Amino acid sequence: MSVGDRPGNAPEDRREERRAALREALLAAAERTIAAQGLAALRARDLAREAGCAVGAIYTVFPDLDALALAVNLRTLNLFDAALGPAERPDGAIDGPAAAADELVRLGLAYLAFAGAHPLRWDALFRHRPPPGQRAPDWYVAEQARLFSRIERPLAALRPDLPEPECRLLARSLFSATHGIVALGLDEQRMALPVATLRVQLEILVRAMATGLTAQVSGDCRSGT
Amino acid sequence: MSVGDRPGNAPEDRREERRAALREALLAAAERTIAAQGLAALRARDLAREAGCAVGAIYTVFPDLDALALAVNLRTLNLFDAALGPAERPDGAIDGPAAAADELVRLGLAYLAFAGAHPLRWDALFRHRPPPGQRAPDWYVAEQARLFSRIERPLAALRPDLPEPECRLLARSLFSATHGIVALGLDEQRMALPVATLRVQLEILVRAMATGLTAQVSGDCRSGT
DNA sequence: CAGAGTTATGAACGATGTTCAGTGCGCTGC
DNA sequence: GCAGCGCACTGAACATCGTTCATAACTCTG
Repeated sequence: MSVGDRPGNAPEDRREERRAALREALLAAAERTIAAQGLAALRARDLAREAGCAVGAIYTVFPDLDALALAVNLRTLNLFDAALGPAERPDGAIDGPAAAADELVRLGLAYLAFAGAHPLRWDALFRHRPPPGQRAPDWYVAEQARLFSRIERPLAALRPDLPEPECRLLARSLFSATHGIVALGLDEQRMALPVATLRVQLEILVRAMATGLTAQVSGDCRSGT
Repeated sequence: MSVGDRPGNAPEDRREERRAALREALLAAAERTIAAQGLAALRARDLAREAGCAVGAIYTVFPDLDALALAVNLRTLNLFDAALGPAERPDGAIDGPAAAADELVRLGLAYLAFAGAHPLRWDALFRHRPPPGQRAPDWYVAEQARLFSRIERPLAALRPDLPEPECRLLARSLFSATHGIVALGLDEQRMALPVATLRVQLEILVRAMATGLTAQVSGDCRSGT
């Protein structure tokens, strides 16, 4: 149990190791807290007690509690990404508009299922606001973009006529619409719908959007501003 | 300028008058603060200073700051209701599916316009959470229901086959989807789309939903579960 | 093993919402 | 008109936050 029993472990490595262990302990404690009591329950003193360190130690591995919440949110995003299954379907590309619509519905239902299974964690994803003037880190928006690309693939199959920028934009809007249905539908203070009811609503509307979008392909959209 | 110059003014009336004046001053100050700096800037001490009273006086007319925020939110809802124009169109009922879709698009664009014109006020509507375990007041959900009924009318015209409960439910989900597009689209931390771009996206998707919903009227929805 | 350098500690600071004993004011009865 | 009473307002005080920093404890070097 001596300090330097492993050869090649420079002192600075061991320091980094301790830092990483503390970081992990804090992250785990924060994750438990958010999952069990929500983002608002994330308090420095409780966190330090749970992680077995002093309050000041938190600020040696995270600039502030916002960064810690952001780190938890990244884990939530990864969790959701895993819940969606492998990015590429084994059978390759999506063959037709019907399959594309089915895939969009599948993604929407998976989103709803995840939000229903981890309500507080998922709530933290959108409730958390960085301090004013501060931008979200690059790795965070990159992770977001990775998830959006899951929508872009079936959408491109649904609307092969769309140029790529428009497709990316529409994919994001499609996500936003789905998010709205899930977020307000699960919101206890606003709609508080049962998940089963919400599933039906979500499928109805996502399928309606898919159908309606294919109908617009013939360029009959008379709303050209 | 004597105290009791108006006959019939009982002392308890004057007390109530003073309370109402204080309430109004606080509400106005809170409204200014939220409109200019957002819900997070609502602080008891600043509020008292702006309204010209002591901090403790706030708690003689509002149970807590949450109630004050809720009162501001009610005003915002009323403001939005007014921005939507008269509830009943002068020409009476909506005649066909095309007019119904147009009305849904109009409502969605009005929602976006309002959110864009009063971003912080509108943000406060959804960011504000009552303390856990506390339900939203009845007058608040009633005001919400009044707004939802604006969607139910064109939706009923679009889908006359739907029973009233399903129509109410679908109207709420339609609102949720629209809200998602607007909320995430305007969110500086997530999408931060220009309002003009967002207008196009919103119209595309609302029209798609309207088209898709009419297509589902023939009962070909193969996802009956 | 002594000393230098680094890291963790937790009391302290400033800001927050909320409370409450004290104060001042207005109304009431003479 | 005035004494006395009761209520409402005051603002200092309290509890609880996030965050900081002087100090203690510890680790590695020579």
